[in-house]
Amino acid sequence: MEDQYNVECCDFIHAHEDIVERVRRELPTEDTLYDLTELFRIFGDSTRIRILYVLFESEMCVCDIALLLGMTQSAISHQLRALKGARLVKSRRDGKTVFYSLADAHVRTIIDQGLEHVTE
Amino acid sequence: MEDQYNVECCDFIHAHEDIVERVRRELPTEDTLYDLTELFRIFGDSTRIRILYVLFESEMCVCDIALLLGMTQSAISHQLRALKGARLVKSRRDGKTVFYSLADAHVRTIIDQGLEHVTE
DNA sequence: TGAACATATGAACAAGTATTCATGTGTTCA
DNA sequence: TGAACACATGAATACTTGTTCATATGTTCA
Repeated sequence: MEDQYNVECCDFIHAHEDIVERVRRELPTEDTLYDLTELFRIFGDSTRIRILYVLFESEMCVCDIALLLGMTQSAISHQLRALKGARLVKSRRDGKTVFYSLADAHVRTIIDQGLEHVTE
Repeated sequence: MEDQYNVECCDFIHAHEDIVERVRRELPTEDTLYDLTELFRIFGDSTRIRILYVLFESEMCVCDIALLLGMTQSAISHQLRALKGARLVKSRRDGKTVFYSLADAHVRTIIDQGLEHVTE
């Protein structure tokens, strides 16, 4: 159970100790890696991407997002919670209504880069 | 079951028909949206992110990636397949060995943007 | 205060996914 | 040719996750 990781599995690794060293140096910490993965996981859902696209145009209340995307208020609210947890959107309350908007410019940059990748 | 989407849910939507129109114009097509979501979903796994970090340093064979990350060859191979499917990595065969490397520069840009977001 | 409204949330279920195990494919070399 | 090696892959399983349903919270206004 342990051996499969430690055996010399092929000859290349030992010929490039410097690369192994560089990889270990460059790899983010466990925590950062977790946050990074979590961030992309949040982007990896079409409902959430569509919500972000809606917010590209204007801040908007939960109910209108739901109406625009043809989904229930509950589903949207759950996803907005996820987006907020990843600090991708922020909210402000105005009476009974809560308006959501993009948290910062990274959101757009990341999506644009992704779009560039898939459409080229 | 249909009504919940069509009822007037709050007053704001009808006050901003132009925004609704802009959202509908800006939203990518169904296919593009699918590809985009799929791309980010691929980034949304720590094993795959770690593989990409390894490949930032150098092209590398499956076995060495497995050794470096302390995982089985099978697990790495499965994930490389996913990464290749998303055109994030490419491979070349040299005898018995298959070397994987990054497919293009977008990969690094997207991860760097993500990293910037989570570490600020 | 209480009714109506906008949103949030917990539990449950269905659908999707990462890893493991066993085995298959393709290559080298004696 | 056949054994050894590096990698790929299908099936099974444990785990995660998006949506729904029911209900709770917080706000306004008559």
